[in-house]
Amino acid sequence: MHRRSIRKRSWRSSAAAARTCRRGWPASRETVGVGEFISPQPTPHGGGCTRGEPAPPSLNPPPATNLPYTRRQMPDEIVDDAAEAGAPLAAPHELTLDILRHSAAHLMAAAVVQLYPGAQYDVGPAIEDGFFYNFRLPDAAHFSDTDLQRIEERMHELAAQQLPYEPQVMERAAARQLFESAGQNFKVDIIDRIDPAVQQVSVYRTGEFVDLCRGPHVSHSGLLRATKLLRVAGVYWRGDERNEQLQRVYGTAWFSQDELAAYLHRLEEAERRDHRRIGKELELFHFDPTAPGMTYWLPDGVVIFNELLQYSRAQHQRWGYREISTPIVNDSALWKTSGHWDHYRENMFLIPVDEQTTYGTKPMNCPNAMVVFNLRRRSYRELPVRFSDWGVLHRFERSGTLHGLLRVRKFQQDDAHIFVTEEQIEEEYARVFEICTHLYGLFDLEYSYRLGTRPDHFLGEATMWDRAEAALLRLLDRHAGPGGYAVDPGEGAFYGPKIDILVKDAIGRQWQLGTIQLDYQLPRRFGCVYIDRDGSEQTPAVIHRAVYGSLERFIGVLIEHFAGHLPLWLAPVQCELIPVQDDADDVLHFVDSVGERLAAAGLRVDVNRRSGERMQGKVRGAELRRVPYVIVLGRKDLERGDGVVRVRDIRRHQQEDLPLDDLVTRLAAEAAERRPA
RNA sequence: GCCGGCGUAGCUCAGCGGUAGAGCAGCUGUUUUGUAAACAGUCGGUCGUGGGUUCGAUUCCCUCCGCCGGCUCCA
Repeated sequence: MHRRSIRKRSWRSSAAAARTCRRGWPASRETVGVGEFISPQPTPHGGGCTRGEPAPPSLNPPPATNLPYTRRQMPDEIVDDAAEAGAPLAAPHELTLDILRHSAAHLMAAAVVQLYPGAQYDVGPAIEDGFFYNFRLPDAAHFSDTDLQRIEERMHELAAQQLPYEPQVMERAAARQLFESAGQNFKVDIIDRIDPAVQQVSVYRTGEFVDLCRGPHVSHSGLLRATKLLRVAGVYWRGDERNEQLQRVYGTAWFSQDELAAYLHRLEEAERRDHRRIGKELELFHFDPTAPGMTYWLPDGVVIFNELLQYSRAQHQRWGYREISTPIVNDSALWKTSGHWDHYRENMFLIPVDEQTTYGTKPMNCPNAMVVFNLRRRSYRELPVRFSDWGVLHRFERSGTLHGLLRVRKFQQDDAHIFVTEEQIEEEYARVFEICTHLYGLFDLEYSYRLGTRPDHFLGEATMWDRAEAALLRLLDRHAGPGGYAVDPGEGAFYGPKIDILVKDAIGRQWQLGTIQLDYQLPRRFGCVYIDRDGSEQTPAVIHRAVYGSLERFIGVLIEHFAGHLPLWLAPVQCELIPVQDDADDVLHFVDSVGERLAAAGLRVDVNRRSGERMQGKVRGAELRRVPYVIVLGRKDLERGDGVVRVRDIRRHQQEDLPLDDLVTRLAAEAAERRPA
């Protein structure tokens, strides 16, 4: 259900981490990434696969990104890349934003070292929309926002000096000595981690600042004229919580001030789509300090929630699922059987009942599905058995991780557990993919698949995993196309590999929605069996799957995707009627009668009879409330008596005159067909 | 949980060592309006919580709670 980042490479930002490169290529060519140094043919170009394109090491130019402003003709003065390991690189032909940003990271480190003598710098790659650098400050000091301003000012000064970026190839040992004598322990550590076969490394000098780096870079700092530092964060060294925390500074860099301004403007626009903001404005949901991460669904939000729920329920019934509803709390005995007690307890809300008994609030539905399956003997004839369960789940997520509807502690999944024979796995997966295609197709959502494979700590035998992973890869190749998905090594569930469906929020953060997981362990732990054709007992496999994922997260994503302008079938109020004369009984009657016509067609209608507010004000209010259709009716319409109304389509910014009958038919059809906005 | 930031009226925010202000919303009145804001008046806050410093704290310091951005985590 949750966003996962990549272990062991977590020096990247979460945004970068989420952009897992296809087939497991590292997602960034960082200054000093160990993996890159051992590459016999380092990428000749700063772009690498930072943006997530497939980018195996190669001398070919990497593919262009889809951002039109990513590339620029490279100025002549851009120097050739220094070659590590003595291998000359092809000269980059263009100055990319990645090169620019990586160079900005160097400049920032240079500024920090000047301003904070004794600061150590660790790694500082270009990332999507910017760059960062990690530091350790003397006396374990921390950066605050005012430090950011100082650093940024110094960067501007250094940029004005047009300091050259000078590459230098060094013997590895010499480089080690250089950094050791400078007290740059991180760099020494990085050199020590480089493949022993590599004998030469390159460094770049910018003024007095020197960094271990394979380049390439801008020719001089004067090109860094549009940079801005954004925020500071504490990050664990090498991404491991057990390590010390370093200070990371994030910044952004662009070719021009105009582009920088456009980027900042884009961030502001995204903020307007933020589901937390819209949810508050439209009174869809609420989070109370007494229940962090646990949604209060307000009346209009419940409409959205229930529409999604009802539709999915009805569809799942058609698709052969039987719905069950199971307890929200179970005795710890259940969680011990399932393995949650050992593997997930710290994420559960526990309820002590008496001295001997503790209940656990369910973080997942699966164990109870096992209980239901086991209620009687099962025959191979009835497989696949599909149990859907919309139960309320609670997970004790760490306080710093909550995020509106997108990361909550109480939620409902469109969950189901499918008991299958080994032979049925592929076909059943294909069916689930069809469901995904259908449900996501309703919203014009852009989504991607990701396969998580066997983690370090796993249950069962490796051969079984290999077989399961191979099957899932086949399915993904068929369903998403070869390469049309990402592979995240080691990111499977501990009981089986999984396929996740990922969608981005307003500012590009990636979230996991749906998940399709293959599980051999849980049915075994619960002793689930079916009687096979030959009379023998067999253990079924179980497919855990949720398509929306959680209703909460899905709605959060939808709100951002549509900026609050939901498809008609989900809109809490679908049509608002505004009387021009709100003190005239005959007009009000007329408006009411039109409202009844629409309501009779199954539409959610509001008649705005508030007196004291002018018609124009009501139109504005309806617009702000994202009511999809607004109809203003007055005495003229009543007296004309031709049944023609003028309807305002909020989402398309259009107005149209048409007969009421036609309007009713049209809106009812739009809602019934669940067309996206 | 960790790092940084924030918490002032229902909402969005200003203010600041001398016990608070705007716009919108709400309410009342006038207006009856033809497609994104009529006008006037008025109500409304023990400045998140607890403690400390001070003659005096919304303001400075600390604790806790919550929120925001990262990190970590995330079956």
